[in-house]
Amino acid sequence: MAETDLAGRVDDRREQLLAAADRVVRREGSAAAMNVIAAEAGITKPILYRHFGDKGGLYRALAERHINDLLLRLRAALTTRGGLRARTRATVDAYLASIEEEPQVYRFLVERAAVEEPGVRGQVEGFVRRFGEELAAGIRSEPELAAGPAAVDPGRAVVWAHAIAGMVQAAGDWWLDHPEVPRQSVVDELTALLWDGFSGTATDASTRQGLR
Amino acid sequence: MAETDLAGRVDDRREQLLAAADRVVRREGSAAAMNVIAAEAGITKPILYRHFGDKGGLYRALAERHINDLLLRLRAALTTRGGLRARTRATVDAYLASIEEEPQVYRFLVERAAVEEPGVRGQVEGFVRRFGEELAAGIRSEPELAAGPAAVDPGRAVVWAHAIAGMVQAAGDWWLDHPEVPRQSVVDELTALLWDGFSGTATDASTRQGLR
DNA sequence: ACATCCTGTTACCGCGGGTAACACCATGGT
DNA sequence: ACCATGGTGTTACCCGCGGTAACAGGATGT
Repeated sequence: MAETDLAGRVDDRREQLLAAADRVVRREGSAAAMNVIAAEAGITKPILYRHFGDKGGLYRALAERHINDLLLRLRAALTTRGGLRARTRATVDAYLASIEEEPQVYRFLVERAAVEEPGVRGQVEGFVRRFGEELAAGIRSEPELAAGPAAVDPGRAVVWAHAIAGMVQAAGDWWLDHPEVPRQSVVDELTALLWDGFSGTATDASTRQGLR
Repeated sequence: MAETDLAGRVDDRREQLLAAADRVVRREGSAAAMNVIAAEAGITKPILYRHFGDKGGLYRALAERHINDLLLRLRAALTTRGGLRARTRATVDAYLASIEEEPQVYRFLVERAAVEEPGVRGQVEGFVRRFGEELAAGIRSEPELAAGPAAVDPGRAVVWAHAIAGMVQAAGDWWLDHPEVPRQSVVDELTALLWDGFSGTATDASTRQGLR
């Protein structure tokens, strides 16, 4: 009981500090200094360091929270009722909607993922990587892809998953700089590409002169 | 004549400094300090700053050179003789081969692209973005996609281009951490995804129960 | 009363980006 | 011969930021 109280208080504190960091990051971008974050929380640096160890720790905690929020939305979209194509479309749309709602947070995630710890290999687990792992799980448990005699190869699943994660991320990143393009159309193009690939367009368009 | 001499000498100097920076970056990663780069070139900091303005300038110049090398290889692959599928495959392979040969350089490009200037919007022109622009030009001038009655929409072309750029980049990034996977198979998977998309697998695998 | 543990502070270190000020040496015009 | 110009090069410094040491209450339990 006392333990839960204590843990509760500590977690409240962490949450409160993270909230301050979040405000600063939204306001000033991912280059926010620990100084400023501490001031925003009404305290000074050492307290931040006591709670999060170092700047990486704070940023990791903050990123973790936002990534989890995002993954929740993506999971929800991945498991909606409907055919695979509809779920694909819903997932892409959920991703783009998320980054549209909070572009600052998205920027933070992407920029942090690249820098984090340039030396540590295999431990980085950046943002897109997490997204990819999630998709891999989704693909593996996808009835329309994982079942049947020509089931998708496990190796294929993981490569595809990370490829798709990067594809959606890059397209979304580009889209944030081109707000004149409606989200719907980006979603449509991406879904079309994921579903039919080039062959859907190429074979429609030109004569089948020795393709494949 | 005197001008060309002068320009030639200045460019030599720049090249020489960039070469030093390149060595350091390959040796120590993208977190290399200006101090160290200057020492590697046998000089001190202010000279670097005179030539490149600030650290961003140096890194941008260095990235520019490597990006150009990479784009040359990609352009070559994009324009080889053969069907669209073969060229798609060649381009993906060229990209993966490049990052396999010099992963340090690749890391530098990716990490720099994300950090560069977090404040400047629309000017960033990161590495993947450049790759995407290149692909967009390739797609637009692609006879099997751009010609015919169902020619690929210009908007579709640009979205696809950046999507594909991100897809290949992310898959390559993942692959660098999984060297046990042969390059061939990554290329195969990516080409398959780009060419047929899910429908190639899904419709083969499971019954067509209400897809599309 | 005292030990403990949390919260909080001020003041500092070290590193790295960036700059000021100055010194040297070639060129070349008058 | 003289000095302006413009490049190369230096030392020495500033400052911002990540990170830490040391110290000062103020609760709480025994």
